[in-house]
Amino acid sequence: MKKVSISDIARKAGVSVSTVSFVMNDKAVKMRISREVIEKVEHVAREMGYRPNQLARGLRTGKTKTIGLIVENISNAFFATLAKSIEDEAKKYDYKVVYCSTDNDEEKARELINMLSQRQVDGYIITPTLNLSEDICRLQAENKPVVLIDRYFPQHEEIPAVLVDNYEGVSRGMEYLIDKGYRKIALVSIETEMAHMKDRLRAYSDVLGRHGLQPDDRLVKIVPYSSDHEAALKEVVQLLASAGKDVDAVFFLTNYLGVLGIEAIKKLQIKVPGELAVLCFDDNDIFRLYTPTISVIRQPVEAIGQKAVSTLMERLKQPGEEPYPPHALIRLEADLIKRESI
Amino acid sequence: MKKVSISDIARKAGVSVSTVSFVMNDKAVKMRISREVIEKVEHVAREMGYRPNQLARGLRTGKTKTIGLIVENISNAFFATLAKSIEDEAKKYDYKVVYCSTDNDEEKARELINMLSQRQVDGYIITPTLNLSEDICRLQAENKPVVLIDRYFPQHEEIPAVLVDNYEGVSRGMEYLIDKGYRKIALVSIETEMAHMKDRLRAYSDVLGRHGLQPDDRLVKIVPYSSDHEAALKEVVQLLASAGKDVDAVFFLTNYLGVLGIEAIKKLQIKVPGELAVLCFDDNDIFRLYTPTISVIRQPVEAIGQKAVSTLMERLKQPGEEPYPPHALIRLEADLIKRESI
DNA sequence: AATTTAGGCTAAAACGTTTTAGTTCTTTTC
DNA sequence: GAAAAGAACTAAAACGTTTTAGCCTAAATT
Repeated sequence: MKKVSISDIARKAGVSVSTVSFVMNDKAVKMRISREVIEKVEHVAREMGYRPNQLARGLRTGKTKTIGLIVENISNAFFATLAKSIEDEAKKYDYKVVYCSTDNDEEKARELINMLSQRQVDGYIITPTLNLSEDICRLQAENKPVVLIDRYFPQHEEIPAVLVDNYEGVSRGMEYLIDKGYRKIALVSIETEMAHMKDRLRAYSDVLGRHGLQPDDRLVKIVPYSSDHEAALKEVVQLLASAGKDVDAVFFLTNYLGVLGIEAIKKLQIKVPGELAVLCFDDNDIFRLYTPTISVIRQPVEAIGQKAVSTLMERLKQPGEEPYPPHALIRLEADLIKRESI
Repeated sequence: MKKVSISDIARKAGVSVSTVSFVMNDKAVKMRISREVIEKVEHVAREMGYRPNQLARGLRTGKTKTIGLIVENISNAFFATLAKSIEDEAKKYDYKVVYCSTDNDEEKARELINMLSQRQVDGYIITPTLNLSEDICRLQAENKPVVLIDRYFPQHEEIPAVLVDNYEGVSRGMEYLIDKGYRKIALVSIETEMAHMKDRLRAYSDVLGRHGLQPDDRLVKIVPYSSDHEAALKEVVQLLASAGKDVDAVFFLTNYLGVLGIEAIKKLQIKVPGELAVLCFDDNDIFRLYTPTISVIRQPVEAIGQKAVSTLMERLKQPGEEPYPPHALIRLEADLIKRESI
């Protein structure tokens, strides 16, 4: 059984292809198609189960009503939630989302952009990797709007980005730890050159400094990105081995690192918060349910997704070469969720 | 800056559109295009940054090299992992994946199928909702292959499905609990008419029966699908309130329910496994890290994804109306992961 | 009565590819 | 020396839409 096309309907209804098209696109009235013909066509179309071919439509109109979403890894809770919120929000504008994961690989990211561009998506929401700014600028030059999420390029203020206020979030967490009397605060971050993580790191140092505390290199662990689970775990275990003595608190800078941290703490049988206070950037079911429950700086994931979509939609509506607003960076506030771990 | 098309290249290289097409599709040799022209065209194409328009290509060839993936909810860990494994596997065959979530809503699922069909995906991998079999059969009739995952339609053996052996998995879990001496085993499931959950329930009863134990209705809690977090939690709390007396073990039939269960156990301060043994169908970071660690029946998520893709690819290769193999149901074995909770 | 306007439709081009069937030379073959 | 074969390309149709420009008839206006 073959798909039915607009001309099948035209033939069966005894009208022209154009007429059918007008009816299907609610332009029948404007095009002065008579009531009878409209009804006839609608009836035949329903009867034959007609569904317009979006490829053809997209080819003709240049619009696919699709946005390309590139995240780091769709199987990560943070990105999965973000993706869902973007999918839901896009639906409200009658847009479909095509997702893919970069696995934080620059080359793969480039390939994905290519692939989405070949598929003629109307716009992009991208969690960028390093060195992707050129490719992204090229998209903008082709008049395909892009909104970055979670990360951004500080040297490219013209590329809009929606993200949590990383500096402010970590600052708030640090202030809280210090306020509670902790002084030997360890930090676990992930190796990356990207600005959002640098902002988090900078906040850590700045707050320490502001309180007259010296950042101590031995308290800062940067886990290599490519290390496997076991290796990464080992690093964290090593850092926390002296908990209670040289370390009295630890701040994990991502969701993934926090989970790793819990594993290490469990392994070392560290008492939390007795021997070690724990704080993590990014929430996760596990932090809510672990014993003790883990305090977190929570990103407004849904809000990020929504804002990213609405920003993109605005750009998509812009008829021609309207000038982009210069203040393209949107930072949303993070919440400090106080739980038992500190 | 406009996109460059095949005819831009043709013009610039001083050849015909067909020649360019042949070169771009590696048919140049077969079509006896001279070495010089091939090089010329390739050079111009590279220089102009040509990227074939997949809409046009798809329209012409009828193949989009895209598969549509419909899951229940992409933000759920199980589906997110499954989606990632499908994406990765599809990539090996040079196929792209378009995902969407049904939220377990029949109507939404239908809409999604429609949308994917309009976008001319070549095949589908679907986590079906209830009453979707007709729509799926329609796809098959249109010669669009479908593979179900996680769930299936028992009355439609002709629709291929890849899923864990639910009956066997739950049986294995139950045997383990009974073997360990537990007799008052509670069950928490989610309300649904779908066969995969019925299989799990049936295994529970059958194993009890096989050991001369009477299934006790008061020990079985079926959480309504639509209930919110709080309401669902309340239900589980109520069931487990008598832990240590009327209940000595509990088997959660899904990932989500297990997480809910942990929350209830935490709230009630039940000692696990002292007062209550706990087992869950489906693994999750949380089960590995909670104290005590929770034993699970683990689904082979990656294998399901891979098998689903390879099954689909086989159908996609089939030239015409080859008869479908009748044994379309593929059940993969689940593992019992023994941890501290039992 | 001649022109305009309106009503109700349709023809055909265009979007960017792929692919079939040629076309035009040149070289072999008998 | 005519026919066949080969080499190197190209023209044009087709995929399924949307949309512009028009056609034809009937009614309204001058």
